[in-house]
Amino acid sequence: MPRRQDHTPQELTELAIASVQRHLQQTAASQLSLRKIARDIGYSPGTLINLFGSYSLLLLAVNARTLDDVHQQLQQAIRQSEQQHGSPVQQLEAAANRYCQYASQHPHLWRLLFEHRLADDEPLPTWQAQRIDTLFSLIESRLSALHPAASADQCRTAARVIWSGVHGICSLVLDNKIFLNAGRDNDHLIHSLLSHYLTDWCRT
Amino acid sequence: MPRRQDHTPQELTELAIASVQRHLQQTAASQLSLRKIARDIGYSPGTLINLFGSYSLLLLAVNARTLDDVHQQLQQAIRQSEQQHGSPVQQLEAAANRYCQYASQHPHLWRLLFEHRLADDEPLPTWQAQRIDTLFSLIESRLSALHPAASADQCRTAARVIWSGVHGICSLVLDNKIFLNAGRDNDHLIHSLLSHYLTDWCRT
DNA sequence: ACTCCTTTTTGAACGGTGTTCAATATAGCC
DNA sequence: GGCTATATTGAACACCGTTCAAAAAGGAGT
Repeated sequence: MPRRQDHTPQELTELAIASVQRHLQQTAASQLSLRKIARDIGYSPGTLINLFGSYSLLLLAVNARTLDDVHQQLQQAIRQSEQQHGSPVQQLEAAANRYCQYASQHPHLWRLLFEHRLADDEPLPTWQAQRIDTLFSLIESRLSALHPAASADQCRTAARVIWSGVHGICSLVLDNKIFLNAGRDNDHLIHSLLSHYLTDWCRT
Repeated sequence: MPRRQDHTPQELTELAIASVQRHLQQTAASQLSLRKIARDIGYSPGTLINLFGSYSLLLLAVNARTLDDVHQQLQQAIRQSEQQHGSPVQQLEAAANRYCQYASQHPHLWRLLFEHRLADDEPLPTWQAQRIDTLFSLIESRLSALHPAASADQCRTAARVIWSGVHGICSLVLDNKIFLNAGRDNDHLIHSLLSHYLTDWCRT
């Protein structure tokens, strides 16, 4: 029960988050528990609780990391497509494909991002909302480049429509609730969504 | 511990499912438990377990009902639009709006439908897969009516793209992860998705 | 009517969960 | 070197899903 200084609070935070991420590479979040994490990093459950506040807040911290990772992935995909002189549509498609790739490579992390909820009031902390907004503006900027005549509000709407669609495709394919029994469903569906939607959207 | 014949197994099944549905009108599934349901209907947890097999299978039975309800809602929305001489696009939009309406009126039931998973192997019983397929064919039929030249495979793909999009919009709006701070987000986004996508899709 | 068997139902037990909190042993300060 | 503040903990609490032996009632056969 003594004060140990094996790790600073920050190190401990990293340790815990890393442990969750490690577990979620192989097992679903429903199999995870605060006690297992504590056992894994060699501390007691209580220590994690007064570091994060609750198990739920620990998971929220993991989600923040995941969102950062996703943002970085999208940014990278867009930049790569840019360097290969891809059109804005191609850049968007690259981002969308990367998003689905991340989801299928880290299904448990990705699901935690959307299935984890705080209390019933669900006020979603502002720093997390900020992250989501930044992610959307990545898409909006490509839409604006694609169709300069579109207003900022039109881009906002289109970005949300498109990304909801991409997200929906990832969700349903990942859960096997779509049944196309063709390989590489993701890319095919995403291409259809983006090309048809954007072709007509540009006529506005 | 005697054999009671207060209810037949079927009645008991209905009782349990109704209890879950009642709870999910107000509380999230995470707040629910087998013991609470048992207490609610006046039986022991064990009785429910050897009726359904496990808590998870009880929830699956609830999901089957939810899928049936959703199917019925969509069918009704399409029929209503038909009777008002709505175009296939309008029928699809009516179905999509009804879908989102159901989701926002029964958020906990709806989330359970997508967040509940069986064991890790996830083989999703065939009778449940059948239900999903029937639901998709509702959409495919409208697409075929809209664009008779399209092949069955093109309709299959389009139906899945569209419905993934609708589903994604519902998910993100429901979780407040989309931030459009305009009222009635759902309908606006859905209209954008359907009109832009379908306009170009018909040119195929 | 009385047995005997089958079947339904249960309470208790097991190992797990997140969370609380008094007790505690150390690190840092005077 | 002693004092205090604090990080850390183990034990306790109230839950959870699941298992299973025990028990009681229904039905069948005589």
